[in-house]
Amino acid sequence: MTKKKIATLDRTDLKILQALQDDGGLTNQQLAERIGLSPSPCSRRVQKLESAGVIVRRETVLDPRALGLDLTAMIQISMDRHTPERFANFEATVKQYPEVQQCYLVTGQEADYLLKVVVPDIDHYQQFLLNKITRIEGVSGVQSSFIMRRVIDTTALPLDYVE
Amino acid sequence: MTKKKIATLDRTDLKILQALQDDGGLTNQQLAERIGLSPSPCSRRVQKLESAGVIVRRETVLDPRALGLDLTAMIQISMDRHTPERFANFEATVKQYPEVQQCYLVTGQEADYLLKVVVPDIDHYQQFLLNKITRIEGVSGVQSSFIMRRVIDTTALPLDYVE
DNA sequence: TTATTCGTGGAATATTATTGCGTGAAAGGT
DNA sequence: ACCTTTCACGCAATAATATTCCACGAATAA
Repeated sequence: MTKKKIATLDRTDLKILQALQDDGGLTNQQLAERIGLSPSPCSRRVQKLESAGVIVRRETVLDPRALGLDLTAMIQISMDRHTPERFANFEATVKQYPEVQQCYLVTGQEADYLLKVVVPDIDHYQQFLLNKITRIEGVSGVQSSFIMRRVIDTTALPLDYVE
Repeated sequence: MTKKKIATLDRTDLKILQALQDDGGLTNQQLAERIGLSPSPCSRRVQKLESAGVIVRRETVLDPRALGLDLTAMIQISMDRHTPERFANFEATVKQYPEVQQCYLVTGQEADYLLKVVVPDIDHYQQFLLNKITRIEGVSGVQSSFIMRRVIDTTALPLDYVE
């Protein structure tokens, strides 16, 4: 197993990435001006970063409250048996549920999976748990926490460590 | 306390939002074609959704592995005293740390805060915990889980519930 | 020193976004 | 039932933006 290749990034690339993380809605011209480069090489660098896989995708972030989605829960889920089939089935099932924003397989004795789930209210949450999560084969433990305040909520990575 | 106003969205708006959630990199023309509308009203609708606050922002998502950020941890943090000052101080401190992608104040007896933290490796994680988290006044309990696999990782909301 | 490579900026071109305007459908008032 | 108002649409014109082409200069290697 080879280690994932890390693209070579110079200071300009990092400035581009930082700027795009700060504001994903920047036009190429704005970006170029912000990092002190003319538009053409800036555009070329962004394209290179995209095809190199450093830039994975663009996302449009919506306001859950504006859409009446007022409850976000973090769920810890533990499985009874740690077989590949159990895990594969759980993951395939959960992928079908649009309420699930995040599903991570994690270390730790408390839980096997951590989920982040968005629903309109606690009634829908109850239905989601009962009809969808607890019905999945192998789910033995479920513990919920509800988000009261989002102090930090971003997809930005710490670029200070890079290079 | 009034309830947050929910914008009136017709089927076309929802199709736009869904398409933009699926692919935040769509041009207006592509978006228009995809939802069966000509570019001009499509652009106008998107602008309206932005100024109404339904569309909050655009994000550029980077690949942590391409940047050598190979460890992502979910941390449960509990506080010794639940005073507003403790919380305010904790939140203000944590906001200064670029490693923290998410910080939520949550319900539940297990923890007060849930954090998602990105670092290069476990050595840096240890340093982050020791030098930054455990030094914050009032932090009494810290429990870490490390992400082994990202099954689902998106900011997309479930639009099926809307309307 | 000379040759090669590489990224840059400016100009030209291509693509995309936005605005103005006329039209028709639906809703509200009389 | 009629008229009026409102609203969103599409097309066309315009504006803005992105991308490609090309020549230049700096850095590196021979």
